[in-house]
Amino acid sequence: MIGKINLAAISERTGYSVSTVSRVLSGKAEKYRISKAAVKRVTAEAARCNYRPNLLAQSLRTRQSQTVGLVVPGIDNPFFATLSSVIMAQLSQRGYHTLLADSRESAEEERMALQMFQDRNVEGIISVPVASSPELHEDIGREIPLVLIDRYFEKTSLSYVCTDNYAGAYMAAKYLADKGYRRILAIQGVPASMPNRERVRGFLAALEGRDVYCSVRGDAFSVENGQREALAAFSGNPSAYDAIFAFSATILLGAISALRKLGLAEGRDVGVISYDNNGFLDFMNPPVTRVEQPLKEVGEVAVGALFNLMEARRCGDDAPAPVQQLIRPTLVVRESC
Amino acid sequence: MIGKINLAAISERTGYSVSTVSRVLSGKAEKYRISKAAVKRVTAEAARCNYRPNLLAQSLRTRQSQTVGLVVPGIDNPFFATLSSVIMAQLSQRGYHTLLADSRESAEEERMALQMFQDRNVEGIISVPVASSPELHEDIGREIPLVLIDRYFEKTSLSYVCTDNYAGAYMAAKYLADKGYRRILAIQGVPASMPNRERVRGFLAALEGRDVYCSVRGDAFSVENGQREALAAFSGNPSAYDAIFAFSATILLGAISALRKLGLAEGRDVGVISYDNNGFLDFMNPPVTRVEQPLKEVGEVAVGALFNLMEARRCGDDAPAPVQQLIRPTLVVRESC
DNA sequence: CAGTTTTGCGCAAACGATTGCGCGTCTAAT
DNA sequence: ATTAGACGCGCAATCGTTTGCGCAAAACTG
Repeated sequence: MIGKINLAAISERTGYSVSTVSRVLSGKAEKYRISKAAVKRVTAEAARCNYRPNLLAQSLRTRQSQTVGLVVPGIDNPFFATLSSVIMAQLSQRGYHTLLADSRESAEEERMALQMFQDRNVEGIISVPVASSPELHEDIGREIPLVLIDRYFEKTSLSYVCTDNYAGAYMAAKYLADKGYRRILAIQGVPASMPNRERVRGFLAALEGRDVYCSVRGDAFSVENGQREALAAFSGNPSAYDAIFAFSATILLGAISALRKLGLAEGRDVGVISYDNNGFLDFMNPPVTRVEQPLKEVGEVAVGALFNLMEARRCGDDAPAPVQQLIRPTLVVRESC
Repeated sequence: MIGKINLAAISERTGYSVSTVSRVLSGKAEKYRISKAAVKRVTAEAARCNYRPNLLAQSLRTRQSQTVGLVVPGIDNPFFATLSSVIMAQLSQRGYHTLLADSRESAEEERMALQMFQDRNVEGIISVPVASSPELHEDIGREIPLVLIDRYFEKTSLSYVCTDNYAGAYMAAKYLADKGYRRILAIQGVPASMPNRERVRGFLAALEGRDVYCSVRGDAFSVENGQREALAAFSGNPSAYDAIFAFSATILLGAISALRKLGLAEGRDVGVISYDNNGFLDFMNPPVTRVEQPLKEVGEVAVGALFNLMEARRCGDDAPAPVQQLIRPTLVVRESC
């Protein structure tokens, strides 16, 4: 602290003014016509005492913090962990740092995180929104470039990059039906959430007009929910359904544990298919057929979009049209149905 | 930006000076004997226009950033994701924000992250160290409170909170031997890393003097490594070993896939036991017996220790003795051996 | 040689907050 | 009535950078 070297220190040691030192060290020597001699002397001294600028002061002055804020609903969820990892890697590659916040699925915590981002002059924000209405995000988006990922709002002017949940669920349901399954139970997650609603739509649409009995139950992306619903569905009648479509890997695990408890074997007695990317699914017995979301692509497209917004902002251009993109997931066929 | 309200704005609107406004809004009204009237007028105006202080300016001036830096070797690894989650929750609860960096197991990236933390005046740092020597961490630890987690350096003055990898591996090996397994293959991770070395020590110590043939192979905490080593071990002779001890869940998965490829059933033909907390292990068939690390406790103790250091620093006390704690993991018995 | 341009650099004002010190006014004590 | 203390508040410096403007000396022009 006390001995921390700053521009003033270098200024003293070299005899040049703080201004000159600053200009040299921030690479503006040409622009301000600083002599070769000065440049040399200053850079030498800076290197000698290992000068590093105070980023807070720099940000305060320039209003550029080299930081973007990222808020997710649960970093301990492997899905968001992977997504965060991809995004942070992209940001880091572009010289940006990450302020990470975990909203824990709470709109209130999300609000606090977003405001904190504002108060720290982040240059951009990437958010997996939790709030049920877009107002806060839109307000902040007017001030700071902001891109939604994984979840989005309908009819919003905000940019978003999500996976096409309708298409994903459609693919899964169609696959089951084509395979000959005729009584399908879909166990869903949080009903109000956009991805979930889209999955329900896709699921139903795929089975529309086909001779398949189907049902959608459940209310959370959790193991417990999967377990509860599977238990409820099969305990009275072991052949109530011939297949389960789990809307997340956690739900799947719950369902499988329920099946086993009832003496039913997943894959053999009841076909199962799942959503999510978890590599563990390959090592289940049998390996689980699933809809995988292209997380890497989502992250990359989102960061790309964000930087476009930031670029425009820096140049004073008015914001480009929002990027609103749904990326198709892929069906990974294994042996569970 | 342009319309952002600051102390000056409130000062104008209320007629009080910036100083007074600042004192009122930062709760120092009493200390500076500001009149009730002024307090009321200022707080009202601040509330009316939703004033929020610029955290950069605040940090610059006070040298308190309400931020701690967290660096992990891979946020996409569920182990570190969970650990990060616990830590961030603890920090958030204490009113602190998190600057997260991912070193991707690279000492160079780790160095950059740590320096960046310094340059942003973080008040504390929690690090899962990647570097092979402690110098950098120790240098920074002299300036900023710093606690290591999960990995530590030998003979360091730094605080650390890790799990007792020796004890964990000892428990696992003893359990296998007690169960009657006599030819045990341990598939390790990165040999040089401290947790790995401790696990090897514990593993060997537990089998010392017992009539058990054992071997340690492998060199990475990856699926591929597990697969490669298991394949190499069993392909010549299907009964070369009767049990596998995987040093991580990823290694386990690789090993299992190799076994299956060779027509061997994990649990029945070859006992398996693993390290790691992944809940998926419960849903394998059979569920996998494993050594679980008390991540929650590690995170909590680490944050506690960090805040003690920070507290001392604030009060100008000299640093308290380093907390150097190894927390015992627990053996979670399932059916795979 | 006077006048213009270029060169090289420093002054000082920002960015938005915090805080030591001191100044005026009002009350109370002598 | 005078003085001391309490009271309420503002001035201005500070944290470490950046940057518009301008000034002096050197170089060039005619």
